[in-house]
Amino acid sequence: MASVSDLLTARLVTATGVDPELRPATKPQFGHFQSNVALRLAKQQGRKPREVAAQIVDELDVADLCEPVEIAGPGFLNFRLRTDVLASAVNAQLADEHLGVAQVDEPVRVVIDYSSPNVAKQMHVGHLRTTIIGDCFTRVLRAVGDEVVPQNHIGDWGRQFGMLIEQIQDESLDLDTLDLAGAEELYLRANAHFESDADFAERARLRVVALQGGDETTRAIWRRLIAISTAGFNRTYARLGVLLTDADIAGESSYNDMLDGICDDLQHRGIAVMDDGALIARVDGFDAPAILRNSAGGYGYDVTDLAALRHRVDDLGAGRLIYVTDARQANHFALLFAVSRKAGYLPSSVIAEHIGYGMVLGTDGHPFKTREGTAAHLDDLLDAAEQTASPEVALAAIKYADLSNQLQKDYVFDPVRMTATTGDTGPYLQYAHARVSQILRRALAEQGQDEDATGDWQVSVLAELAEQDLALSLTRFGEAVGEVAANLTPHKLCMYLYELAGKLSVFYEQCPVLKADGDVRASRLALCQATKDVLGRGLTLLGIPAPERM
RNA sequence: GCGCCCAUAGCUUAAUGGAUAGAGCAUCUGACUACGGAUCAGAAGGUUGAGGGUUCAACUCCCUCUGGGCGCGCCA
Repeated sequence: MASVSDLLTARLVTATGVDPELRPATKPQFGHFQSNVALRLAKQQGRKPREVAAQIVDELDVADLCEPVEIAGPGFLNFRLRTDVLASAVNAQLADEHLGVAQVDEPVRVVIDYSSPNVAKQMHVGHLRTTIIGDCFTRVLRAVGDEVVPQNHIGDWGRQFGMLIEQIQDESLDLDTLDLAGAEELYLRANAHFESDADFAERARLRVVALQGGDETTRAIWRRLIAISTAGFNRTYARLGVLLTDADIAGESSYNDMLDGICDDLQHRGIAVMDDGALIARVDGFDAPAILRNSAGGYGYDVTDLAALRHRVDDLGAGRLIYVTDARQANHFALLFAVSRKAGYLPSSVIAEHIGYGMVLGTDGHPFKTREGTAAHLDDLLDAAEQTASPEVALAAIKYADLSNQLQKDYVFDPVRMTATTGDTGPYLQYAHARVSQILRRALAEQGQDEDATGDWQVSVLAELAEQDLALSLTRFGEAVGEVAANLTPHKLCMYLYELAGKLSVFYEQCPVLKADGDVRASRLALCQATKDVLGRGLTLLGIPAPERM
């Protein structure tokens, strides 16, 4: 469905011939929308801005949408929607399964790389943001009609498996009794053993060779370690309420067979060259090269990521690639994309974006660590938040805190602040949703209907300013979601929902719903229904549960 | 040394080159015995790190600094 601002924009384009850059009004007295198009045109045409504005108003036909257009200040055009237009916009939104979120004309297949924990280690604080943010992107892009393929690039390959497997053999460990926490302890023992026992270290090295060579006994143990680990990851995913499943797992090991081919290809085409015994690829503008194969003949993450990229473009058919990792890897991904462009692996038709987020800090302002100085387990963070709130509320608190500011900034993991029920927090939004749900529940009960039903009320009266503000805010949901889909900025959706919840509170305060009669009552119930739907959908897009009662 | 990110009210933060830089927390004042007070209204709090420049218009773009964080060839 076309939004009112789309309609208005179209009319302005007709009148002016250029994009009017219609924006929400910055202040209530400026109406609902504003445009500075007259200022820009005046500059180009060497005329007075207000004169240009007056001409635009003359040529503009929007009487069916707006109150008379006002020219203000240096030449701004201010638009105020007619209340009947606002009312039908909300009604259309209520009837729309997408709640006013515009669907893309041509769906893009988007591959999103996120979460990526390491086998035989529990998920820790370093996986919190990538998992939450990536999952939000998956939800939002699906909401606008794109086809999302999540890719969980788990760390299931590397030298650590040599010592892990040797340690299992040494201890005659029964893998049936091992869980992920146990595997992590095993890892610590294996590491200590590796450091202190040269003989063990040598056996571990041989075991790596056996693993790479495809030795069946070794591979079998390796697969068991992966299975144990993914079971552990899935428990954490369930707790976090993220969408990732085993079907999304594409670990580092899955690209092994491609690595030789990529090295040969790039070397033959002169994109990669031997340097000090290593195979490297240099790209203009980068000081350091990508190292495809080290001087010992081993493969590193540069070439693994190249392989993953090719797979995503060629096999998965991606039109857009999104990598969600911490900001420190910005350089790595810039280089990866540059090499891929140069090699032709990444055609210009495919968008590639690295979304780098800031660090999670402790309340001391330093990177979040346990007392022992190790990375805190994700489950411990969840436990900490659940000490001050129920699981659903704690989850809202954590996710909202993570998503509500600019992603590249660091933020402090402070359970007390996050779980606050007042102010700009996840729990406050849940509360607003629960409160408006209660009104609808009672209205349905009074009508003798099942409380899970959806009322068929229509917005017909918007006499009060609080009603108009709420209605206007509701109609902006689509653009808020669209902006997140385009720019990958979840905090815009957070801001929008917080503003909507604020409008609801004012409405709730000033406009009795259940005590009203006739059309006014039905109209207010329709506003409540739309607000509940939008808040609920918006929270869902953030990955936050929206309970009807708290 | 080179490169990237950050700096806005006491604290946490928003702002697509546009009107008086917008919120929340904390502080102060007030409202309604409440369709859920997890509320609402109001006050106070800013030379947007500093200095130049571009522009009709700069928190936003460019340059130079300062302070903080993070990266810089065979780990990921």
